[in-house]
Amino acid sequence: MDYEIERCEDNHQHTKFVEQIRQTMPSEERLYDLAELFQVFSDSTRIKILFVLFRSEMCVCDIANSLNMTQSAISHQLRVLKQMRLVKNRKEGKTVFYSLADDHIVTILGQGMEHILE
Amino acid sequence: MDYEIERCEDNHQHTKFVEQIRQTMPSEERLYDLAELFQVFSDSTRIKILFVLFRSEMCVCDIANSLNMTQSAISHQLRVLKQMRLVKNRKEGKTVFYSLADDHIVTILGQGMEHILE
DNA sequence: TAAATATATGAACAATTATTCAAATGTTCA
DNA sequence: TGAACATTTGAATAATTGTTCATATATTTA
Repeated sequence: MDYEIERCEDNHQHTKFVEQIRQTMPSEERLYDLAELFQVFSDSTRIKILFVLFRSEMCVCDIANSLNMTQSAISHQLRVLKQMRLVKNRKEGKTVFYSLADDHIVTILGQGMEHILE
Repeated sequence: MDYEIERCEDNHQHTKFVEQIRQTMPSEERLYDLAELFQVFSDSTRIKILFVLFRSEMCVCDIANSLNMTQSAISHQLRVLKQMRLVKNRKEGKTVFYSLADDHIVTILGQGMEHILE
């Protein structure tokens, strides 16, 4: 991934900032991880699941019922949420209860909601 | 989009919560908007652009230089960012300067960063 | 006006992704 | 053990998306 650099004229802020920016920018890997995290929030089914779990831990089947979706679709999405450590689960017999993993989730969704309501 | 509802047994929290959840859940439209907002954060090029703009307003060409990407790719992404009101711009001659639209962006990216660093 | 520069846009392609369907795994209980 | 239930998983499909390339629109200046 090596792109051609087209240089713009020096009356822009180019020379001032470009070097600084390259130094303070988080690493490619972190930027990628960050994008991957937000990707998880970028699907309304997953957001619904998170909203459901705001209220209480819940089993897959009840989440599916609440959202009027198939249990398979929910299970697939819970897997994604779990991989990104947004939810955790505990097993009780045949039932698996999912719950929110931490507080960043509430903050992030809250800030997002504020933004779209402005 | 009408799915079959498979009911699970009553020993689950089903009957207690499903109705409440359906009432307190934000509307389909808002959930969709929210997902669409996070979608914008879900690409590392766009995140890079936002990080660049943390420091200062900047023209398209300089952003492209900073990120070693083509002006066209950046312009396409700036359009997406603008549509979601994450950046604003002002024109000065042939040059267009972009800057962050508000503070939610910093908070959201900050919380996201905290989450992945844990 | 013509040439040069900065940005925007449309079409096309490759890559990614959400859901469905079918089947597998694991658990309870008769 | 076998039937019923809760969940997970894999493959397939349709839809979405980021970048490139070519071109268009402004704007400045010679």
